[in-house]
Amino acid sequence: MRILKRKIIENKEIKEANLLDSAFTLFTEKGVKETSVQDIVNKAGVAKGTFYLYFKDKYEIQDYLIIKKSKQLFEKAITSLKEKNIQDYRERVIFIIDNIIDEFAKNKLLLKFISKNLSWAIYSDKISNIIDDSSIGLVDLFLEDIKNINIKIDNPEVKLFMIIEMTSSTVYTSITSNKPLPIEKYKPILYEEIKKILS
Amino acid sequence: MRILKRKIIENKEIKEANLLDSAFTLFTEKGVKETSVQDIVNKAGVAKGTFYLYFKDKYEIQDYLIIKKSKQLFEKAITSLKEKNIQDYRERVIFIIDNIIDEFAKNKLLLKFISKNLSWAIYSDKISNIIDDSSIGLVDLFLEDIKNINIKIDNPEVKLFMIIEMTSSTVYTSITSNKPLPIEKYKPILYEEIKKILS
Amino acid sequence: MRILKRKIIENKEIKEANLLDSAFTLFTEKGVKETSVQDIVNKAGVAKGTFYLYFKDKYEIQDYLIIKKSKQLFEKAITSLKEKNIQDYRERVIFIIDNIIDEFAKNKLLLKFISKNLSWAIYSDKISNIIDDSSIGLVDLFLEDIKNINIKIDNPEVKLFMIIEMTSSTVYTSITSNKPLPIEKYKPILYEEIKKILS
Amino acid sequence: MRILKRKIIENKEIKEANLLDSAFTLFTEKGVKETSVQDIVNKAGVAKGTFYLYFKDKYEIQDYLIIKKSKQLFEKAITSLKEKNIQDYRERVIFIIDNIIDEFAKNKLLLKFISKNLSWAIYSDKISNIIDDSSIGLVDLFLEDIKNINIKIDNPEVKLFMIIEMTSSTVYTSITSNKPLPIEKYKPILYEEIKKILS
DNA sequence: TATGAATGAGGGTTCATTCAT
DNA sequence: GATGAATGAACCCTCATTCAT
Repeated sequence: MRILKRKIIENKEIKEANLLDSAFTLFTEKGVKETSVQDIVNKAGVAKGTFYLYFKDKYEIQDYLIIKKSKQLFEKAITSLKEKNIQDYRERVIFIIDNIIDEFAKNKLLLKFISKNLSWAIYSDKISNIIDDSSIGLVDLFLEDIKNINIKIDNPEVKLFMIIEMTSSTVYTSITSNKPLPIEKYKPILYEEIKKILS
Repeated sequence: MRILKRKIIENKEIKEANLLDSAFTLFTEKGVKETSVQDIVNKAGVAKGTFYLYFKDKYEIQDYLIIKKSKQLFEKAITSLKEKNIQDYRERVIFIIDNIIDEFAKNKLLLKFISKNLSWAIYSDKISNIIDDSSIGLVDLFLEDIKNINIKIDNPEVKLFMIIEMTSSTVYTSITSNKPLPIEKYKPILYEEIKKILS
Repeated sequence: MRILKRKIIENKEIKEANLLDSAFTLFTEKGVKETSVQDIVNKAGVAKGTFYLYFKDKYEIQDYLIIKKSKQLFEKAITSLKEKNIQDYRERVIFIIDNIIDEFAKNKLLLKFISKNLSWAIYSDKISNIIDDSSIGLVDLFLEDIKNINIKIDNPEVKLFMIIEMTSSTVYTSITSNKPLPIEKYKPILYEEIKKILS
Repeated sequence: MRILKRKIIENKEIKEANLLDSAFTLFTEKGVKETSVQDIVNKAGVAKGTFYLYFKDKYEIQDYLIIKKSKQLFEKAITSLKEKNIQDYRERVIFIIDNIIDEFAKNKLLLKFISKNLSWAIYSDKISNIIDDSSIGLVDLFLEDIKNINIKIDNPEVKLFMIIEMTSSTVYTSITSNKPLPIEKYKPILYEEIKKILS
């Protein structure tokens, strides 16, 4: 009996994951507005009504996905960071940002889907509700770094927020339209300014 | 005859202005997506078909409005600047930004409508097509300022772009949700960083 | 469960028949062009969107109806033919035509709706797709008749086509405007010519 | 003064001819339904309102054109006939029909525009109202031929009507879709039947 | 749970026609 | 006569959401 229930629960999770995957593929391929609920359920192989058993509407699934994908990006970057042995806290921040920019440069569809909402994803209150989360994010990592050094930085959280906003909006334009500079030329300028902010 | 024609042309301009005003009011009150062409023409007191004599679709009127309103903001700020006698080029940039932020703080609906598209409005190629423009913008003003001083700045255009992006995205969050700080507390920190970038 | 499903399917068929009936009534009463999809769904008592679950557009329902009604006409005539004992293949063709002409004379709205498309309905490739059909049509009946007699006719199919076209276009004018003669006076002349063609 | 008035009248005629030419070109290029009044006036280089000074609506101009073009076809064929010296009245009818079929085969757009309305154009009461006409048509020519020979034909007008209807509907299908036979193979069969009808 | 038929408001757009100029 | 801006009904169609099964 308990096994049957577990199966049902697993089945539910599979269906939900299925819907999320389908939605993500379609959102990045054709855009959120251009993707209908019908498209999503077709791809997922479930009935239209089923969608509404799992999500309130199309935008709930979008929010969920933005947060999930953003988190994955940071997690991957932080994992890479731990393999290196970078001491300087500024270099550590830049390493993570560089890592994520490279990911975006490789996957422009992901960039288009997330970028404009990156900081929202990081700071959203929804994050805890939606995703069962135990991993450390960029913000916590940075604040801990700051605590561990002697240099005093005013308003470290605000500074980090500024860095994230500036980075995500300018990098978006740089990657998608090479303006004001192509990403590889823009990077050194960006990192220079980040260092200034963190000094 | 010529007078009659003039009347017709004036009439057309009045109607166009009417549609733009109505659209702007509705866009800021309920959002672009939630506003239908029907809503706009109802408010403007014209027939639905008339809308399509002036604009291709809802999004053309949106673009037009974003650019127009952005331009007005900068013009007002630049006019104010000219009344003061600020010499330092960094202070001049900050004066303009401060001016615009205050405007946004007073008019949050305008902020919501424009902010996310501010840099697009500034750099859009559409600007010249849509709006008959003879006035100077922030970019030109800044570049001229730079030319007139001896200090050499690397990539001034890129720096300005970074400032605009960082400002508009962080200020948006600050004004609409007081995060990471309320706008009055955030301002000095922001201006400090802008000065660093311009040094 | 199976019974429930059957109910749904029956329900669907009722709704489709409902839409077809409503469309047919409106098409014959006011004409196809003057009938809107809105009119059809109003009469059928379903929502607009429902229409598009069953038909691609107004013209698909029109095609469907023309073929369906034409087929019914021929079927009825052929059924009558079988009750008689007419041996001569020419008389058999004329019997069917006469039968259909009488039907048209009684129902001028049907005539207006179908007549101009009668041969299209007979020869259309769509016939097999749209209507699940096992009954024999005029063409097959005639060709079989021809096979069963010794007299050799050149190009029997072409001759039949000529008869159908000549009949439907002249009968249309005769019934709707009594030109060049009222239908009862025209019939003998027409049948005389048909016999000549078939000899 | 009188000269000025004539100029105005000529101007009107030029404008009307202009509208007719434009409409005919568009009707045959894209079809009547697909041609808007706007299209016609654009091509004619006049204002939309001007159209309604000359024609009640799009369908009046269509009727006018069908009749005009049909008349031209018959006139041309009859002129050709007069250059030959064909004595047999049946051959004379067939000569004219052959002439017109060839014209249609060369100009399929014209065929599509006229064919379905050929007999309407011949017998329409509108003909005298719309077109100032002094020339002889097929009907009159044929009836005169009949009078001049000794052989008695029953209902000659009816027979001619049948020939025209049968010809125009079958030829249309033959030329546009090679069914039931390509036009060159179909012609001899058709002419054989016409001869039978006229005997 | 899961289904998918049904809904119906709303989308953008076209266009014949009118009428003030 | 000539204009063309304005009208607004009608067009077809989409789609998020509901609900009986």
